Amino acid sequence: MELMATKTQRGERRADALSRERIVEVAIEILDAGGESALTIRALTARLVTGTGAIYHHVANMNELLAAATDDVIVSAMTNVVSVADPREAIRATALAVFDATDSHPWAGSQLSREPWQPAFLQIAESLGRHLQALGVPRRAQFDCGSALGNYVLGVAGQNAAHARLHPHDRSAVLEDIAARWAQLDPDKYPIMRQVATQLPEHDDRAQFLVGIDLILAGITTVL
Amino acid sequence: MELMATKTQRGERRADALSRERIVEVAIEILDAGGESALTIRALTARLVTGTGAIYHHVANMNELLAAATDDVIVSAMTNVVSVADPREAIRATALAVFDATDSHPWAGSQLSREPWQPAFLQIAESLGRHLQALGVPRRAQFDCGSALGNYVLGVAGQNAAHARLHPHDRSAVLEDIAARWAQLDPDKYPIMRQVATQLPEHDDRAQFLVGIDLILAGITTVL
DNA sequence: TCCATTTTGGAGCAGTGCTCCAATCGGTGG
DNA sequence: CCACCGATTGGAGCACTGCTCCAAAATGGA
Repeated sequence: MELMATKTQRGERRADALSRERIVEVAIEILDAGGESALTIRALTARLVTGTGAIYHHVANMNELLAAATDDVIVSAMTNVVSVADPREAIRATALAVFDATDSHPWAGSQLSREPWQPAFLQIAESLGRHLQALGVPRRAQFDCGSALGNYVLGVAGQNAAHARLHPHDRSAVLEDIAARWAQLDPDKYPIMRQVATQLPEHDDRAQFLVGIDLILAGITTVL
Repeated sequence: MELMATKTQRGERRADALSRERIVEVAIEILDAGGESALTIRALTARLVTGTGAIYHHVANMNELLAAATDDVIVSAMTNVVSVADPREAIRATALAVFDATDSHPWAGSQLSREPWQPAFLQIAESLGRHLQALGVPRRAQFDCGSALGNYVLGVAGQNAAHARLHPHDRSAVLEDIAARWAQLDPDKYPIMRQVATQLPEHDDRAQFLVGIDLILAGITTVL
């Protein structure tokens, strides 16, 4: 019986053996299903059937795990970007890849804007910088232009995360919700927000994000 | 003795009586001194000499307290903005006020990008929108332009918070730290980040932030 | 003076990240 | 075949968190 158990156990172990990759994998599943607050070591130990010690043997701490998960998601999103010749189009594509990634994995957006020196952001910044160079931005201005683009992207990524925190699985509900709040503001103090509230429900986050990118690109063109 | 105690206590109570304002006030002190992680209800009960129940009688929960503290800091920063006629200059001034506020109170930057529907952000957005209108941006484009500016500002605010988290009280150390990390990157994978690393130590966050604003403003001008 | 209401302080609960350690496993040298 | 030893595992337990609940005290009006 022990031998059999060992045998079958081995077989199973092979399938879902504990490893850094496996842990990051189910961490992403948990995060996608329940958001940042759902990822606890207890939840991990329950999902993989094990104890806390086993997990901490493969992963230093919660922060590192979150960073690894974010890296995973972002890197895979970036590698799927089809390379185009036009630098402007390449920047749009890169930015959109980040947008889409942080839209379907809002926790990644949160982490991204929280610890921007980690590999995930490096990849993004390097890509943006490369295309800026190709665009002909003078060396002296590359840093400033890259910073502007990067900060904008990070800002929107954080926004996506905030929206998801408000309404975990209903994207359009977020806009309706915010529109309803803004519509009830004091007309004297917030005339513009009230006006914007009427445009909110029928607006497209993703398209607006791209408009912002184009705005910055237009600005960059003026300093060429 | 009881009477005396009551009397003196009354006098003292007047000075540091428990109230929502007083709680928010010391919350800000704690946040400024030790960052977001330092603000715990235990720390509050210790600082004001009281219990947890007393605090929760004035404040709904931790999130609301954080929001109130952020609101306080941002509103006071915004009201100190001197009004200028030129819309561009006004936008710069508003953005700079937010930058400076989230630079000296990084926790506010974090909260700002985390829950952007709260009064603090409304104030910012309304101000930016007003000046965009004054700039002559057509009604149809106001939302998009405001969104671009707002997201950029929120992105930088979050960045300020991240930097402070890395080195709580030494701003220049952050840049040196990040520069050191980037300098050790693989030259083949991250040529641009390595090049940027050399510019990092001698660069000015604040000035670069303004360049970003000007870049977006330049872009907006092209759609006028 | 009495009483209803507001305000207070703190014990206690459920949950968190993480450390620590005894038990077990798996491959290697004798 | 065994004995060993490092790598791996599971979980008890600690220090900490936000928050609830309630008995006590202070306050103010009739």
